[in-house]
Amino acid sequence: MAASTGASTEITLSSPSPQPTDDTGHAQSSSASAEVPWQNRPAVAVDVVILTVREGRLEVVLVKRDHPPFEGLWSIPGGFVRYDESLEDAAKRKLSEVTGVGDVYLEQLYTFGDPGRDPRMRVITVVYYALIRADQLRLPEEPGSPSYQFCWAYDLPPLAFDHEEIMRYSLLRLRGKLEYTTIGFQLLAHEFTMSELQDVYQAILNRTLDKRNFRKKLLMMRTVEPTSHTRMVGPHRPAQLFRFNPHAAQS
Amino acid sequence: MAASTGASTEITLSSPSPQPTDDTGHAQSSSASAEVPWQNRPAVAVDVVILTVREGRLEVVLVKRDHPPFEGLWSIPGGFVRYDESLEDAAKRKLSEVTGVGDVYLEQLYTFGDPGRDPRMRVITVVYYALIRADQLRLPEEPGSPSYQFCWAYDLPPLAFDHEEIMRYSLLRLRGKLEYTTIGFQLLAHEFTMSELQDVYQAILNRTLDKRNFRKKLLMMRTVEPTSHTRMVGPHRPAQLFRFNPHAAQS
DNA sequence: CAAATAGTGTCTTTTAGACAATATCCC
DNA sequence: GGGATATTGTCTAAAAGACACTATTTG
Repeated sequence: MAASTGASTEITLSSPSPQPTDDTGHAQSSSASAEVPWQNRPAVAVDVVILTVREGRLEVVLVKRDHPPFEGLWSIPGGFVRYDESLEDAAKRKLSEVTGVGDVYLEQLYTFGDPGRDPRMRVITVVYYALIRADQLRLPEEPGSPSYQFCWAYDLPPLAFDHEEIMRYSLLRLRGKLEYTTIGFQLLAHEFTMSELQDVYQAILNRTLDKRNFRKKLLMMRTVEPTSHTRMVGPHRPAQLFRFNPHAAQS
Repeated sequence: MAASTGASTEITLSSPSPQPTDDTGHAQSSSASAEVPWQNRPAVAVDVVILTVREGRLEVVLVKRDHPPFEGLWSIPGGFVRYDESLEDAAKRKLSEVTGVGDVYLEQLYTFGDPGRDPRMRVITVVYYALIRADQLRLPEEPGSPSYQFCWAYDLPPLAFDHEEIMRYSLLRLRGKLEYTTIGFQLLAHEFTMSELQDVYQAILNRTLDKRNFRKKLLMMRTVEPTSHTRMVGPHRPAQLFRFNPHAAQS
């Protein structure tokens, strides 16, 4: 409760960098106000909702809690933000710990910070979500490491903390972005068949789509373009391969 | 740099709430990991982008910085989050300080936290934006209080910190939400004329709209419905008053 | 030729957008 | 009647959605 010991800034209430008093009266910009709470600051974490499409289903990586609170429940992987690390870097670090992959689609979702969301202390968590191709993703399985698991995003077990709310919001955002961005291509290789693309969309939206309308729309929007390759997988007609066209008009 | 003085939590590395070690190995959920950085935690702030429509223009409330860094530049109002206060409550508190109004539309926008965005220390700021009717909004003008000012959102002066980026993103989000939500009604009284509504849309989008198509769309979507009232303001035909219909389908 | 998936076209409905004349009020 | 703003309808183009059959390959 006592005043803190300064730390690595040069906050003073007089020159050379006078700070306006805050908190009761009128404050200036957040990045500038004083009465800096050097102790009793909330902790800042990132959580990363790692999503992939496997076997036609949208799945999320969860980690089992092996201690209280919420021991035994599943939760979204996360960790604290280091002092000198950007939020996105913290999310990438966490992502890399869990998946071994660093260079994937990663987007900030929302920041959850209600007091009491963690019963032990105040934790403000900046949630990111990541999209990774299933073939790039392998979860740690060493003994002693936490147990990770894929779960179908549309039938989740009870989750720890406010992580059910986080998942609801993640899926809402992902479905929304699917309609007016090209986010879906993050879950496919460079070349893909129309069926594979449609499977990704169907997995995310959790409903079937009409094959003809789906192809028509993506081709007319110039979002995808055919390559000169085809692919044979099974005793049936081979499939044309397509690639994403990054210069297409977005909706 | 010295350790802080404990504060109001009960974090230990052993029972009764053992924490998993984090940071190098595999972490559990963010809301649970240890190596709690009791000192050197980033500060957490909220900034509030306060928007209104005045005289047909979308305007934002800015505050002038009267000390370094960025002394003399304008900035978005903000302040630190208290330990026991939700992020939204912190934003409401700041909003109330600046405007005297508490019960308005407020939505979380994005969290900005790059190290170095504030040259003095690590500040992670959760940005909210608020929509307030101009007639509800009066800025403090007492001597000694910071100087606040309305600025046209589409012709801003140079801003402090990363606040120009924050403004760009705010306007992008607001324009986006205008199309698929009823957010625009936050800037009008309970009853309003079509011209008033169109003015709000035009101010936010910063372009003119066709009167006939605008009316047609909002009436067909059942977003607005006529009341039995009219309003006379000038030597010309009186205007029908409409109200927002909260049960309309949200395209 | 059977099985399996790939590929294709039409019609209807809805939505978006361009466009100009009349209505109602006060003075 | 003049000035000012409110109100209204048609036509076209684009997009969304329902719907069923043919094509190509292997074994």
